[in-house]
Amino acid sequence: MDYQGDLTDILRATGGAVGQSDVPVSNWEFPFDPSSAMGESRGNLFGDPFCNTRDPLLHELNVASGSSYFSSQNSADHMLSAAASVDRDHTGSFVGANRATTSSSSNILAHHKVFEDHGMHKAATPLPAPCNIFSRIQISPNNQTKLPVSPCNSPVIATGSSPRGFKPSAMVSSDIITVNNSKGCLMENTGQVQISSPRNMGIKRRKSQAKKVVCIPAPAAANSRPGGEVVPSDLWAWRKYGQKPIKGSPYPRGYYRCSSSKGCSARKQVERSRTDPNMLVITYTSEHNHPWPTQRNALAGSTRSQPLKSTQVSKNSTGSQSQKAGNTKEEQKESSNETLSPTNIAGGRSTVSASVKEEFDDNDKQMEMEDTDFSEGFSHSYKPSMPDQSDQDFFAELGEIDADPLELLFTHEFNGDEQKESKDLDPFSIFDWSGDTFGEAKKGL
DNA sequence: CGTCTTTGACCGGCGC
DNA sequence: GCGCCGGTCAAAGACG
Repeated sequence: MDYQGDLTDILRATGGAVGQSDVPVSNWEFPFDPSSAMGESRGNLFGDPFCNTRDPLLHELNVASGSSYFSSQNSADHMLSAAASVDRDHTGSFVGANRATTSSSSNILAHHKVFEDHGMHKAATPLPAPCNIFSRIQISPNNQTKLPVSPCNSPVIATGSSPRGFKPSAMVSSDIITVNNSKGCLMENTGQVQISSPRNMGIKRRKSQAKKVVCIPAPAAANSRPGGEVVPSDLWAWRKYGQKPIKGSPYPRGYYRCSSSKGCSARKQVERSRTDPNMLVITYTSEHNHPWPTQRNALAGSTRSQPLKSTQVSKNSTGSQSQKAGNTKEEQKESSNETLSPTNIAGGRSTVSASVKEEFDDNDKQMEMEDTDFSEGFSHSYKPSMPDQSDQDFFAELGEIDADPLELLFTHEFNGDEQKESKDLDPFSIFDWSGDTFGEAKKGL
């Protein structure tokens, strides 16, 4: 398919992604609880089913989860500004605002400068101090709000809920987050995110489903990679089960489901923003009903990306099918991994802006989630492995897992000057996570 | 052997 | 009722 080619190109393309999106957000709540741990606060704040899971991606973005980061004061005004710098700083980004305390935060802070270069700053609206540094987001409960995001590509995460009775598409559209990068580009999330509905489940399923939309710039690093292959991977294993061209968009949408656990219903859709190819829009649906895999993934295919990379060239010249497969695979991998992995976020030469939106078809559900009734669903299941702990603990774990992906990233990035030349295309070898780096880190576990 | 990607077909929702 | 569209299934082939 041609689409693949597009995606691939995009991924490879460097770019600071910038995008603009007009995302109406409704019912945004940012009960900020500085005292609460990052993960916890997230959950509480947004009732984000994913928070508990501590999805790597979310973390990054997040990260803010804390996001919360969106400063509460702003929310009061119906405007939220949040700066989340994904890159190495993602954690740090929140510092100004409501940074959750994390052990890693200190590390991160050191890297702020990264963002400074990004000129962010084309934000149309005045932002709170914290925001100044990173991304800026404006969220208005009503619709049509624009969220200026730091050009830096800092990830911005926003979660919202939509009123009951909204159709998925409607909901989405109503809850829109606009992000624009420093370049002033707006990424439109016109994209209507629709909740995937299994054939059997139909609407019923939709109702209780929560979805999270994440917009991140396509990792520049990935783009810069020579082969465009190495991609950082997140802790979850995703298996692609479909790809469809989307009307109105030149880019196909990929459908992934969690393969870390057989019974896991977590799914995600990855597509490029039709308005800004540099932006990836990832929609998460359902929750993981299992803890993070301690091992990156026992799945055989999880490690394929590496081999493919090396072999891709040869394949391209040879088999049509192989070639096709190779390209797509690469692309797929990248898209999926990029979206989730912190590394990816950091990837864009350092920064990535992302916006995350969580939506509920059913207010009740939302309330349920917000009330911390996590007894159901994966939130609960996660607890054992991801006990509520301070961010520290969390990071500690991450540290083990990722070896501090951030650290790696940072290290690479900042130390990368030297490597830069040699690794022109892959400034951060980190993208090889799927391979050794990641595995090694994991072994520590 | 197990898992992954690819891809055409199928199904259900929605608008006209 | 029909057609469009999006989401998912499942077979085939590939990879480690």
